[in-house]
Amino acid sequence: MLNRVILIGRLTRDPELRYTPAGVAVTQFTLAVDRPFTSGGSKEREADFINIVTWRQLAETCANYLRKGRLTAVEGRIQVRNYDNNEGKRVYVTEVIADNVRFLESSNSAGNREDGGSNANASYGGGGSGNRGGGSREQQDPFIDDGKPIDISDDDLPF
Amino acid sequence: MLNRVILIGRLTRDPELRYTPAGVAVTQFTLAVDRPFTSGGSKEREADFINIVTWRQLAETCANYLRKGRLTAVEGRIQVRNYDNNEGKRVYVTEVIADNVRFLESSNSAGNREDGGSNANASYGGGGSGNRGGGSREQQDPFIDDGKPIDISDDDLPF
Amino acid sequence: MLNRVILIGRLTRDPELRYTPAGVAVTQFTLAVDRPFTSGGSKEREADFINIVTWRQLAETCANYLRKGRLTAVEGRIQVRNYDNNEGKRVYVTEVIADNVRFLESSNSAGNREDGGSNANASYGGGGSGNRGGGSREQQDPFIDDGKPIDISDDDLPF
Amino acid sequence: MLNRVILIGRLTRDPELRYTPAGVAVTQFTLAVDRPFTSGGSKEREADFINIVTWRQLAETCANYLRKGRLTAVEGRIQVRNYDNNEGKRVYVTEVIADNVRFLESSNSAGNREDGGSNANASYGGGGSGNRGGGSREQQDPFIDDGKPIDISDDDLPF
DNA sequence: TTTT
DNA sequence: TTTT
Repeated sequence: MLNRVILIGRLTRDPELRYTPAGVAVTQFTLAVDRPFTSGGSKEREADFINIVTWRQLAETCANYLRKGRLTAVEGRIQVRNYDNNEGKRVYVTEVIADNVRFLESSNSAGNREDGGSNANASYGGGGSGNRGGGSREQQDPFIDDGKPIDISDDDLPF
Repeated sequence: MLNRVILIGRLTRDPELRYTPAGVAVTQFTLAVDRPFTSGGSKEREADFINIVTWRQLAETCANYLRKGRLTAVEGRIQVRNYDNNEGKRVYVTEVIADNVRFLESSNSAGNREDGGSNANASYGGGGSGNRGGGSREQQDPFIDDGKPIDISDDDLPF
Repeated sequence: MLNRVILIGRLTRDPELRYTPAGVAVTQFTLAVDRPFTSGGSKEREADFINIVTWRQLAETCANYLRKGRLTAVEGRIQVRNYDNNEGKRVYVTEVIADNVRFLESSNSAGNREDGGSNANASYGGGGSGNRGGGSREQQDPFIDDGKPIDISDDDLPF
Repeated sequence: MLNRVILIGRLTRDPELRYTPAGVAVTQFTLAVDRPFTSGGSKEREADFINIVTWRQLAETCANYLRKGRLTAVEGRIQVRNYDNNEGKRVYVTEVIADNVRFLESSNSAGNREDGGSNANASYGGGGSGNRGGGSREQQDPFIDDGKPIDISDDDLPF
């Protein structure tokens, strides 16, 4: 009924842009989000690594402007999908389907640390089922990149 | 750096309360959250099933007052933990660690539909690592309920 | 750059639907949101009275289904506008422009307390610059409703 | 019942730190948050100027590290308070009481644009009823800073 | 498999 | 394994 997520973190690697057979752009990346505490007596602050999926125009903007290490804000919804793996076991995948992404560091920043948080608007890319593997209940793992376009029919895209 | 989730949905079953060896209360339940669209030509609206973890005082309040089917609002943060399963394969688990839970239907509601959204405050239970299986990086699956108290040391609790 | 609000509270009165001269529907209501604490030694829990504005299709759905007292979830953005009052003094008005409203109590609920949180979807009404005031406790209405259509040109509508 | 705000914007001026008669630190600042659209045919993107209030430890951290122009993320709740002005008219003030502030640009950034989004943690300052006004565009300050400590009794502090 |  |  209501499902809203807001994250600020850094990309663990460059985003990956792919296209569905129907030609719809999908970009995925992982955000490292530091936890608000240090646990277990360890000095090092831990992070959660959260998978983000964007669709369509927003996917292409993210692929163009985001890079590994960039500080980024993401707004979206949690999606849980599942698929049966090659051993016939059901696997659950949780992702954040982003509909708003804010670039908190501009292109010449992050890497060489020369800029301070300019901002490229990437809003309004629409939601998406986030599954690049088929129907929504039982799917292939979209994260296995086999080089082929991901197999998803237009019917699976919720927009 | 910032990690905030707000959900409204219904419990798929009664919450489960357990205790760590150190005596810390942990309650878990799953929220069914309807998606904002119908996909794939199917008429039936789909839902995401999202695992929620609460700790301490909030855990006990949830165990006392929440029941299967109840409409509930949850505020918290996304946490991703992993553990190696019995085949030595790394499994990733994503949960929402709740720090605020709102009961949108009171006790005599939901089941027999007699009330209108009264509200029991369950705020401020503190966060938690959400792992009931050991250290934070490599853990046992906390969702396997073996009847034994979950093995987590006090050091793993971030509060 | 990012502006997100999520509220759960009860309507202080029935929503008011009006139309701009260009025929765009605008609905306004006030949400009473209990504070998470009791202050000043007083036993009574205080509330914040927050003005909500909805536009277009969402405005009409809200006008049709929301009523005084209903428990409601609102998602939107904070907007601050200003105008000069009749004494030539600048007045600031803060509102939440909602783009998603969830009815947490169905029609036969709330008033007579007979139901438990059924849910009418009212998502996707778009944002808007909005106006008029609110109906909270001892609040004077900065935009007195004089029966005339509200004066806002199409240029003021951000969509 | 639930009241959550997340904002990303830039400070319109340096934050102002003051103390209640009881010695509690309060810091206020205004965040300029760009709207997600351009309205009225105007090319210039508009912004909302939103007053932020922080208390206690968080207030002091904000006063120490935030400066005019800095890109900042704020998490908190909307609070509406009112007072009678010198003409005996009731005035309503809406503020965001922050409980989490993230510095998205480090000290040597923003002004001279040399850094990229380092991050000083300022979490956990608690809520508060707050007061004073803001520093937005043409805004008169409802709580003129007369150099005297602000008059708020301990009873008004909700913690 | 992880970012600063 | 799922709720209404």
